[in-house]
Amino acid sequence: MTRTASARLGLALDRTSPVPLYHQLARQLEAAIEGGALGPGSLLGNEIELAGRLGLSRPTVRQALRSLVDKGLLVRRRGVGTQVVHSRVGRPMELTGLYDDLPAAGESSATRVLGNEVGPAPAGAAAALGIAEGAPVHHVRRLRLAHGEPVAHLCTFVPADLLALGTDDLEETGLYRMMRSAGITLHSARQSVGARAATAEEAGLLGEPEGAALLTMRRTAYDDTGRAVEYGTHVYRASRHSFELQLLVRS
Amino acid sequence: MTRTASARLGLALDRTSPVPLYHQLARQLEAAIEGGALGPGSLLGNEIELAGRLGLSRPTVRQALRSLVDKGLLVRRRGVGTQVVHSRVGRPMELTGLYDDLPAAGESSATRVLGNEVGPAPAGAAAALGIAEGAPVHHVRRLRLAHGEPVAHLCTFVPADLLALGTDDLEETGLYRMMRSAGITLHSARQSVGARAATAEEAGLLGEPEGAALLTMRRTAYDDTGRAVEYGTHVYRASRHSFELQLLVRS
DNA sequence: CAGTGGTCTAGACCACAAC
DNA sequence: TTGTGGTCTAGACCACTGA
Repeated sequence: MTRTASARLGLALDRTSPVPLYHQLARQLEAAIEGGALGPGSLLGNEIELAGRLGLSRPTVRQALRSLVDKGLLVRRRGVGTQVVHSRVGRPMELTGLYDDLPAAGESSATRVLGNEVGPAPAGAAAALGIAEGAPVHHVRRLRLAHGEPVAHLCTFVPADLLALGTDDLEETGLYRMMRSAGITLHSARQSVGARAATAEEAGLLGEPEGAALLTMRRTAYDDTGRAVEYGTHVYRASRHSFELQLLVRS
Repeated sequence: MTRTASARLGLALDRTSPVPLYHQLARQLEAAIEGGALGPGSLLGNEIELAGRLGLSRPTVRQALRSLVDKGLLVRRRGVGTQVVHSRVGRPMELTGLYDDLPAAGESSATRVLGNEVGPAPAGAAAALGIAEGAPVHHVRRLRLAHGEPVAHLCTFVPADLLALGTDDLEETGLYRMMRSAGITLHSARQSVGARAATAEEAGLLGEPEGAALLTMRRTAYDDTGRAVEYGTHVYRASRHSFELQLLVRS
């Protein structure tokens, strides 16, 4: 009888830790999968046995496995078992664009604030944000650089009463981190991705020839109370940037 | 004492039905939200009471609520309760692009097959599909029409041994439905969205001026065993099409 | 047939938010 | 302090898969 792959893993749980048991288990399994200890197609062994071996109840184990299934790392089939997904989709790949405001991992990335003032909301922004036209909003224009070259032009509107937006903070910290610090927890966002030719002004800002193809994105972000907290219209150099996304089919 | 919003709903469960109780409850709550019976911000009443009123256990109710939270319809907060999300994101909005192959809801949509033959896989398609270069693949070229006008040009590769692809079926049924009928269950897809200027050939096919901005998408789709089942490079008229997506922030 | 995940129950204790 | 959701347990029966 061959041992199931997970039996070799030396999973260890810390019941004194404040981090939930199902989350500890999920993270360890995820690390084992990403690290190759659990190769594609590996069978995990049934839930009952896994629970017994770890000293957990079956629902707790199921909660851990479910979170990994939701991430696309595992597949479960009745009568078969739980196995690591076969595809070589190496990385989960972060939600596209939503974190574009954060400084990228490398140090080769930077943000330059071109403009940052409070003024009356134009009609489009007011409609997206669900506020009155002309109500006060921050209007921020930023240029995203990578390796010293411009990559994107971001034009963002934020209701003025939400938080203060210092220009220095915007360049160093990023808008979303500032919102988080201000007690705003992002919940969802709606994006629309399109394309069009560069205007003369955009061409100059981004270092592209006039008429070059640009990727456009409009985004409205909401916090956990459903309030719209950001409306942005962004333009990316198509020659330097594309949006990567991974979709999971909901059963 | 005001009754919670959900108390007015007349939820009814059928224990003889094969559809799970948590799913019945989730669908009824979803319908109530979409239909306006549960307006934005409505409080649902606590889980214990809801379970008691419906004759369910608390975990079952939680399973139903969790699925709606995952869909972005509900928000739960400790010490506060479960409420309908405030935003007016009226519709969940289907996973963008993955179903682009299916005939759209309206009858104003159609697909014309420009080419459909089996041949050796070119390098790019072979790499994406994880098969040997030169292995036999279906190569399908299609034109998507809406309201009688071209919208997109789809170039798709499918391993030849997966299923048969009749040209008539492709025009009437759509590729994904054919796969489903062949016992292939789609699991995930990886997409890359970009932009570029139209070549002369593309311009002619799509009815755009040469050099017009086009949206591009490359997609690799996988089935539930992790096998790559489709690789496609698609081009959309940016003037007629954009990708809409809703993102949920994972806590 | 035996083994798997899918569903469901009836409790328990805890952390956090609001008053 | 009170009420909420968050976590966890220890069982049970069912539906489906594969041999």
